[in-house]
Amino acid sequence: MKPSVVTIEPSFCKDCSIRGSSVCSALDASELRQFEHLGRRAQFAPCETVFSEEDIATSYFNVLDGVMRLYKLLPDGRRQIVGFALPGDFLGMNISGRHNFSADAIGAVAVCQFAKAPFGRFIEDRPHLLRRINELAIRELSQARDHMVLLGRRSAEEKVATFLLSWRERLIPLHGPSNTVALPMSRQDIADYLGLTIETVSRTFTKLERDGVIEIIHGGISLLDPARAEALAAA
Amino acid sequence: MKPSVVTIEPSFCKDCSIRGSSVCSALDASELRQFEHLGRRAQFAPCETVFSEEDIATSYFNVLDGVMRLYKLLPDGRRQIVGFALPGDFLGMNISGRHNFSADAIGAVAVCQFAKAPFGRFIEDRPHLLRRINELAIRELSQARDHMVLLGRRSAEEKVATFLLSWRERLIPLHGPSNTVALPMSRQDIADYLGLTIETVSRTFTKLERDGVIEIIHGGISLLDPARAEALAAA
DNA sequence: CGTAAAATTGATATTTCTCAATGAGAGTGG
DNA sequence: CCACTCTCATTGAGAAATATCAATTTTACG
Repeated sequence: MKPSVVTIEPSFCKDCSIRGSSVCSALDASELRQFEHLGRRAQFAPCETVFSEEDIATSYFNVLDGVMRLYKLLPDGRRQIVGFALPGDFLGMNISGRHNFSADAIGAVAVCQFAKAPFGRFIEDRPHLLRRINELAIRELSQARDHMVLLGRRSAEEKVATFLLSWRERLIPLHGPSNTVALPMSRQDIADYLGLTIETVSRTFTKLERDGVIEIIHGGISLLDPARAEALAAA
Repeated sequence: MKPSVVTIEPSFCKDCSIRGSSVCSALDASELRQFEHLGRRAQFAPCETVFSEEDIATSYFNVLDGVMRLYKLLPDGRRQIVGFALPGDFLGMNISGRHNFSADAIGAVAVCQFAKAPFGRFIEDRPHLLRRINELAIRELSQARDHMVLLGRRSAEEKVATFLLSWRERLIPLHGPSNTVALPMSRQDIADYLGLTIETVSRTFTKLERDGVIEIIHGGISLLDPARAEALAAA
């Protein structure tokens, strides 16, 4: 793995794939042209770290392409993945001046990176942008609370079924609705997201397949019986 | 339990105990006088529900006094407490227009309640207030992520030790620093917060007491060996 | 093709849960 | 004031879920 923070030649917000989502959706055409000068594109290679917990947060990031894992480590190495970031997700909000989790590229990732200070100045007199950022924070908070319920109160099978369904849901804006669900993250990542071990995740996948709920395919799963999966997830 | 949403005679923000915290800290004296007319005080009896998940969110709440449990229920009744609210905490932010968790008073609770629409208009042209609200949301998000790590990756003993220490920390602004930690919530509440059963919480308390880390006292615990508790929590 | 990493499977251990009984404290009515 | 009762907390014994350890198998990659 080479150090590969490659800056791509500046491109245009108006052509950006995530223009309609993320923070950018709050900006009108003229603002977008100014905004363009704030961000620079960067690429990250698979498994490369984009930022680490406790690092001074000098940038905000808009994910343009690829998937990232967001995680926290305990001193003894146990890992909890607190979320996966997809195109359109906005990262780097904090109050301490430091990131409160680490972020790795899972596959190749492209981001739009904003230096903290100029971005802060840009927001300053644009309350609609601030409102948009607030909206994103509150949405994440709601997701975080849902995930607490999953981690604290659900069985392994419920966790996996819930994960597969909500991951499918998250992929809809990217790939359209489909019962074929791509899983770019490893089994270990899934385990660390669900508060399980890799073995339990693997066994649960196998069980769901035996029961005809899913089919395990290369790089993901196929949802054979969505209704049954929903039932397992709801319980 | 009588229906007891008692509206207290309007009082003054300048005399308010939480004036310096919560959202109010963003307001100057003149704004505070206007703000005064937006909120009305309300009291809730022990165990009374302040709002329920999926209710239309018509108000924001500033906790003035008392402790609330914030929780989500699964269809089969399993409960996950997603947080406890203390004086200064601000509740009711959402994007769907509905609350995404339920909130009960644990003991008697006093709140300052703001109707959604006028509060929204008040924020409209006060970006510094919006910034403050954003700050609170981001702080909560960070706490939520910490709690995910606890729920997903820590043992029962670590969970309890971590809870006691962080609860002590939260009480400092209210009671000052102390090794005597009041626990107004029930063991069941603690269990539902930590993703454990009441029996496991009880056993863990007893173990910590046997080990000389804490002493169980009426309505709380006394932290006898903070250093050992920290060690258990960190691991 | 050969090697390394990732995923699966099996056997066993451990933690935490479940079910059941007991104990302690708070409030009530005789 | 004291027994009574209710709720909450604690304790114990056994069961269940998930983790751990170890061995294959499969997949990815040079």
